[in-house]
Amino acid sequence: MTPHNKKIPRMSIERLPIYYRTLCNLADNGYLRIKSAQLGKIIQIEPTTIRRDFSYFGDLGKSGYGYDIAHLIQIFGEILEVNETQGLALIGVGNLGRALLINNFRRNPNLEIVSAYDADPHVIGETINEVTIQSLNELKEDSQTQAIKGVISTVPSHAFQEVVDYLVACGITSILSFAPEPVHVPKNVHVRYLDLTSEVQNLLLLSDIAEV
Amino acid sequence: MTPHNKKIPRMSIERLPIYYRTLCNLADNGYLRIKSAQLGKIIQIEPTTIRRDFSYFGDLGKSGYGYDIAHLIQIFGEILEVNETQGLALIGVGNLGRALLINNFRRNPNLEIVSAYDADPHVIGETINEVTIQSLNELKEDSQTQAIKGVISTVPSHAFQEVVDYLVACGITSILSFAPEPVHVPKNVHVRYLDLTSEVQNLLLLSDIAEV
DNA sequence: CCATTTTTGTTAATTAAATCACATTTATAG
DNA sequence: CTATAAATGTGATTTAATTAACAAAAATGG
Repeated sequence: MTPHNKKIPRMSIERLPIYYRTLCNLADNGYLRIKSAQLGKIIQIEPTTIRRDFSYFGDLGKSGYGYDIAHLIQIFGEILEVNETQGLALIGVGNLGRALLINNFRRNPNLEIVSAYDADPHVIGETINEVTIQSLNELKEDSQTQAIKGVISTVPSHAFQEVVDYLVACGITSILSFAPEPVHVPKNVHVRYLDLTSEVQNLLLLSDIAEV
Repeated sequence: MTPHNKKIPRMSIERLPIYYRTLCNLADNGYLRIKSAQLGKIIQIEPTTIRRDFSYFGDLGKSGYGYDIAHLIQIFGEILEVNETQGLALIGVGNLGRALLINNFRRNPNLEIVSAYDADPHVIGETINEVTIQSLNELKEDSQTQAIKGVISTVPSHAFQEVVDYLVACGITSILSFAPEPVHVPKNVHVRYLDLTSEVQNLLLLSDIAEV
């Protein structure tokens, strides 16, 4: 009955944002409770996987009843730290960076791009969505005066390692890169890659191969 | 020595685009051969994983020698169908859609957004990067006259299921969605989700949890 | 208050992926 | 041509994730 003390599997953690978002939607629509079977239908995850995932975070459900949505939101929200704004820096304000900045996680009140940087003097000084684009070397100081929890980079591959080295020197430990080439970082620094081209190629590939 | 006839693991297929891109880079820089250990260093994948992955596609290497880069490119390129242009349709030309269209996979000559659609009358008729934005109901006809291998959707969650139903009716079988809510589709249709918010949340989350 | 139904949480079983370990093959140097 | 070194390809093992199966717990309905 006590919460697990086993290591929480990576995949269970990866699913937390989906759970959280879906539960918030349900709450917004007036739902108060949910059972794993219903939730599974909605997000297309096996109920058993959901129950196991939830169990890592405590004894959250009641037999014959299900889960209290508000309670789950409370617990998962704490883990995701939705109550403190997570400041993000954007590096590279080209087309994609611009789109990200204009959008700025509007749907997610706790994620916010608080500063943006680019190498191109033409865009430095421009203000988008209340954020003024700066030269990258301002980041060091910025990261001391304001909390920057992570960096989103649209910097192209050839310049990325250099930028990352600088980020590491600034004390940044979380980086999301839209450039696919892997970079070398110390063990305490986490880089996540989001490779649009591979995603599309895999989409087409898996469709092709699926019929075999 | 004959190529495997076992089912190729999903993860091995997912890595093909990375292999392909990296090998092309190496070839561009004049390299002719590579061993799994070197390649592993570059893309940060265990050599053993690379060798096993490669083995699914034939007997591609030579003991004591390594792999012939041109040969690998040839084989993987065929699987990825890099020689035929893969036409894509973009649905939803907001900020993100616009960025994707402006970029249009310039680095990847075989991926190309060939048509774009939106519901907003203000953007219909506008031309970006030689693609004129149309009303979504034009897609049915377009998909008959030109090959559309897949769809990229930036349509928001609340409208997405409806759009997907229409796409399915048009015969589309591959969809990449930037909206996270899962939709229901027939088994032969593949939807891949790319959830930016979850990616960022997981980035921060995994950093937080890693120290434990 | 008891019997029945529902639904959880978890042990056990399964499936899938990654890695180890090494026999085999090929290249290379003498 | 032979011996040595290098590197592959793959059975065997390990690790991780998912799913099945079910006992225990709580709710519901008479």
